[in-house]
Amino acid sequence: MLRSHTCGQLRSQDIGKSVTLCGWVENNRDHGGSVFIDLRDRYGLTQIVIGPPEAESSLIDAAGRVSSESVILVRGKVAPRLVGKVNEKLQTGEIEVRCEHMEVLNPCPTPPFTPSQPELPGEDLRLKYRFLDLRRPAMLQAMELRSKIIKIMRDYFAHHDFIDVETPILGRSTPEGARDYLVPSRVHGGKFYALPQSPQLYKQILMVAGFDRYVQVAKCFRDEDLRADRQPEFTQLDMEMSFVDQDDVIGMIDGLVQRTVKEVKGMELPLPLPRMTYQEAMSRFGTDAPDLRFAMEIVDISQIAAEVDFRVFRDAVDKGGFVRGLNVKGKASDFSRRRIDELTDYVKQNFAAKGLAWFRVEQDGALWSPTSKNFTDVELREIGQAMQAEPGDLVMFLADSWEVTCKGLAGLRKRLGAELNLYSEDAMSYSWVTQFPMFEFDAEENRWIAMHHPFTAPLAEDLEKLKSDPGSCRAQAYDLVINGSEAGGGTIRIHDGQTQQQVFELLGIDQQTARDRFGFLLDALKYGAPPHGGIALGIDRWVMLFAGLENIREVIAFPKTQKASDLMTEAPGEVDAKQLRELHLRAF
RNA sequence: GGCGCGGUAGCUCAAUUGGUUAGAGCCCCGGACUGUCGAUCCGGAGGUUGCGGGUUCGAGACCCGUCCGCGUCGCCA
Repeated sequence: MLRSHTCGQLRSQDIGKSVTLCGWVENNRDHGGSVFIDLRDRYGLTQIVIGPPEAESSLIDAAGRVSSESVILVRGKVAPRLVGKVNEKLQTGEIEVRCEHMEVLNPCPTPPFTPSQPELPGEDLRLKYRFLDLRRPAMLQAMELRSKIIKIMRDYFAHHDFIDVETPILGRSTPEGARDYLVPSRVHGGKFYALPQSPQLYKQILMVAGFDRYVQVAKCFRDEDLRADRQPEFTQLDMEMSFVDQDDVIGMIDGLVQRTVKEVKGMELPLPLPRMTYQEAMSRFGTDAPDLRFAMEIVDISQIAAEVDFRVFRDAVDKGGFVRGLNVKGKASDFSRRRIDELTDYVKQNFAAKGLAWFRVEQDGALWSPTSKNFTDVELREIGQAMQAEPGDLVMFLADSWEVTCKGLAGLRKRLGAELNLYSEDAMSYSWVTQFPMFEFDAEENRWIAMHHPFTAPLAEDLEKLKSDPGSCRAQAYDLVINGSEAGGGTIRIHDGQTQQQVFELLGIDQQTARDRFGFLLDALKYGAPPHGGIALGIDRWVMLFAGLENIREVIAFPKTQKASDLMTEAPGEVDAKQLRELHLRAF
């Protein structure tokens, strides 16, 4: 080891010791007679003093010229700081190292930015020079938290007898689901591997193999457009269990959430975590991932709306739609017409809503808005009552299809929750959403598609509806929701070939295609498949949420941009014509 | 693919209604200084305003196109 201690290690009890430290020059304060260098490494910051009597003037000169972010080695004695010169901000602030010898291990030219500069550089620069960005304490802390959370997960599952099994990265493309990243085969001209969207099929096979409890920290790949909380390449904690039902899997994860909250936040989380059905989540919050850090639930006033003269409301209900709204408690005075217009544009542009109806609740409790003349006093009173409106409230409504009211109100609720600070910054909420629909109807393709994946088992009581009424068939599927984010999702799987065949049929996957693509799974299900189910947790999102961050790139060492490129390595890049030829490919 | 925001010195930002030589702080360079810790003081350097075209007497600003970054909708079993 070049060093005897780290830069975060020395304390007053070390005074008098001869030490050798290595690190990066964070700052260099040259006073002519003596020089102060803040030496930084992963563990902290130690002040080095280069001055008489230990240091000769040539050393002092040299120290004054060392540039920021150079890597240096210093030898010297630990000394107490002068009276009144203790730096309370540093853990090593009671001491300093009086330098007797210094070596510049690697000088650094002026970097595009320094880790300690007060203004955060633009994200493109941070990504291009990620090695500088990762020196920032905030990035280091995020990566340390990530490491800690993964360790908690591994320990937890190891403790519960799970076997960690690695599954292939080069697999085969499956129909349905996200767009695959493809890898051309050199040996098999014109054929392709696909990178896994998840290890779904392999883990089911492991259950058939009798492994009983499987776990893996698995890299997954989906070639879809990015978001603040979505990367094309991400990491799941993937697990699967045999001879279990939904409650067993949820219970296992409940325990993990509790343990993580305890170790990361130091808080006791009471179990079980709250659960609600998909239907309930959509009614109350308009989304399958409700943020429970604040209330402001959706209220359905369709029954009242059906009777009013106001055509916007009545027509919506007549056409089979809904009138649903939110009560923004006590915030009417915060909302100018201009700000309400902004919200109106927001729901129109993003969720195809036709408009936003709103009322202020006056001091006498009456509802007022430019459109209130279209309502009778009785109707307004009924609406106010339904919304539990009190003076000072602002109530707003969407009159539209179920889907539009859900999406629009969920969007409004999310936006207003953040803008109005309806929850404290460190608040966390954890809950389960269960009983997702098995299928969604894809109007464009005019067919049913699996809401989760085609191996999801229906609720036992809905089994008979598979054929008769697929739209109302519910799945044994469950999502873990943290702060309004999907933090994990799983299902109990189909474990008999016959049901699997039925589901494939409904999805328009004919026997030939099913054999072709999933033959191995159908075989496996035939040769003694135990009932099984599991879940996958989004590790990146867990870390993001537990760190209180709003961007997934902040918890990934080398993330990709919105266009899925890596600004540091400049991937994706071009390849030689020879490589293409070997792969039987031509670039357009 | 749609909508929106942004791109000006190495970095973070400013630049009035389209109007003089595009400014500031930090960084950097030179000098001074025996205790700083966002050191201080003096002096200095530093610009293809992302790129291409257009409008105009005149464009950092306006128009068209394009590239890049971010947010969001679609998409994400």
